[in-house]
Amino acid sequence: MEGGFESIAGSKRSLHVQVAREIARKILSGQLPQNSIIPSELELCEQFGVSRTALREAVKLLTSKGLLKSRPKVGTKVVERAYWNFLDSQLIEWMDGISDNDEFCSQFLGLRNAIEPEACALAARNATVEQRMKLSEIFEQMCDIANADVFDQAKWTSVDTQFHSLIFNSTGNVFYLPFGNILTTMFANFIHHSSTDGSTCIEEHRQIYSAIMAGNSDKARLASSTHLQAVKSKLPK
Amino acid sequence: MEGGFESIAGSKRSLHVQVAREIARKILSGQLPQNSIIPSELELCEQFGVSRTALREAVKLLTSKGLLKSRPKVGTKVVERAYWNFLDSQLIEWMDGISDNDEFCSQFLGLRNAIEPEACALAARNATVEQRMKLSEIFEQMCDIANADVFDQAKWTSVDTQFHSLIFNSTGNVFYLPFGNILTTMFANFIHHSSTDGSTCIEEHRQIYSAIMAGNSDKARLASSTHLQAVKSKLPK
DNA sequence: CCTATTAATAAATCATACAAATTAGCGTGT
DNA sequence: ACACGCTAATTTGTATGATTTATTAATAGG
Repeated sequence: MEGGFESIAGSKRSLHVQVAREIARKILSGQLPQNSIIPSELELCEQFGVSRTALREAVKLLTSKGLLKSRPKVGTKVVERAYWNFLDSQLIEWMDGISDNDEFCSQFLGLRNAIEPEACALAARNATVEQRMKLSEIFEQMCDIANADVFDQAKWTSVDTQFHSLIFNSTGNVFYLPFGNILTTMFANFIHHSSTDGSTCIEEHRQIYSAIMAGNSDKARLASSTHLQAVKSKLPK
Repeated sequence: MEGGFESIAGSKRSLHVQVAREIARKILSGQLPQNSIIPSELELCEQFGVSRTALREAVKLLTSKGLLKSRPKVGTKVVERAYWNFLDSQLIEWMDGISDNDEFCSQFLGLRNAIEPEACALAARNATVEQRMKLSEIFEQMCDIANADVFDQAKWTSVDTQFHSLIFNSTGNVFYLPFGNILTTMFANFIHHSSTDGSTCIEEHRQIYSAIMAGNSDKARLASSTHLQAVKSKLPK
C-alpha cells in the first residue's frame, strides 16, 4: 500500500506472526501501557496494512500469551505484566533488545539456579534406558568437541543445548519439559558464550553426566549447582 | 445445525476456544498421536460444525501452545510432547481428567519444590516496600481465617493463592512471574485441600512471611522447603 | 538417470457480510 | 428529580467465498 508497511507484509513469513511480534514489542517495551485499550481492529488493520483475519489471528496469539484480552464492545486491553507468560519461547524471542540483555540473561540464570539442580536430581532417578543412552551419546560428542584442535563454538552450543534439554526431558515430570525449549531459545537468542572454551567446563558436565548415569541424585544436584556457579562467574559485570 | 455439534456451538462463549479445547484434549489424551497429521481445515470445520475462521483461530491457539504446527500443502501436524508448553495455564486447565490427577498434582509439587524456595529467597532480598505491605496485609487475612471459629475453605484457598503468587511477583525476576498464575490455576482446578485445616499450616506460612519481611533469604528458602515437605506429606498415597 | 519445469493441493491471506454482546444514552413514567 | 427499561451504536465474534502463496510430487526434457 502506501505506508511503511511493506516492511511487515514483505518480510519473511506468516503475516499474523509478524504483526503479533510488532504489537508484542510495543507492549513489552511499555509503548502500549498496561491496562490500556489498544486501537480497534479496523484501525490496527489500516495501521499494519493487513486484513482483519490476519490481525485477529495476531491478537489471538498475544491473548494466549497473556498479553491481551478482548471483550465485545469494550475493546482489546493490554493485561498487566504479572499475567504475561515469560516462560513462552516465542515471547522470549520477541524480548530481544527490549530490556537490557545482560540483566535478562542474569535473571534467566536465576531461574536455572532453581530448576536445573532439581531437574538433574530427578533425571538421575527417573531417566529411562533410552534417555541414558542418548545422554551418553551426546556427552561423547561434547568430549570430542572439547578435545578438538580448534574449538567449534557453534557445535558446542548445539550439543550443550541438547545435553541440558535432554536432562529436562528425562525428569519424568511434565512440568519440567518446557524448560528444555526455553533454554534452547535463550541459548540461541541471548547467550553468546564468547569467553567460554569447552575444556574448562567439560569437567563440570562430566560430573553432572556421571552422577545422572550412576543414579546418584544428590551428587547430580550438587554438580549442577557447581556448574551454574561457574557459569555465573563468567557473566558480564 | 443437524449434528451433535450444538454441544460445542451452544456452550458458553468464544467458539474458537471451545474448539481448541476439544482438539487439545484429543492431543493430550493421545487420541491424536504425536507427529500425525490432523484432518484438513475443511474436514475439521464439518466435524465441529464451525466456520473456517473459528477453526483456524483454534489451530493458531494450539500452535502457540506448542501442540500443533501447520505448513502449506503438507497439513497440520501434532508436534511431539517435548514441545508442549505445560507451563501454560490454559493448557493445564485442559488437562483436567486426562491423566491421573493425583500423579499430576504430585508432579506439580515436584516443580514447586524447585521453584518456590528459591523464589522466597529472592523475594526476601528484592521485594519492594509496596509488595511487603501487600504481603503483610494478605498474611493478616490468613491469620483471621485460620483463627475463625468455622474454617472457610474457599477463603483460605483464595488468600493462600494470593500469598504464594505475590511471592513470585516479588522476586524481581520476570521468569518467576508466570508461576503465580500456574499456581493459581492448579489450586483452582486440581488441588482440593480437603484435609487441610488452616491452623496447622499457618505457622509454616508465618515462618516464610517473617523471613521475607526480615530480608533473610536463607531462612525464607528453608521455611518454604519445610512448608512444601508438609504439603507433600498430606498428598494422597 | 538426473534435473528442471510445471501442476496439484492445502494452508495463508484477503475482503465482505452478518451476528452477538455490551455499554451508553435516551426517553418515559412515577 | 430520579429510577427504570428500552433502543441504538460500537466493537468484537463468526461465517463464507475468492485469491495468493508455498510445498510436494509428477512429468517432461536433457
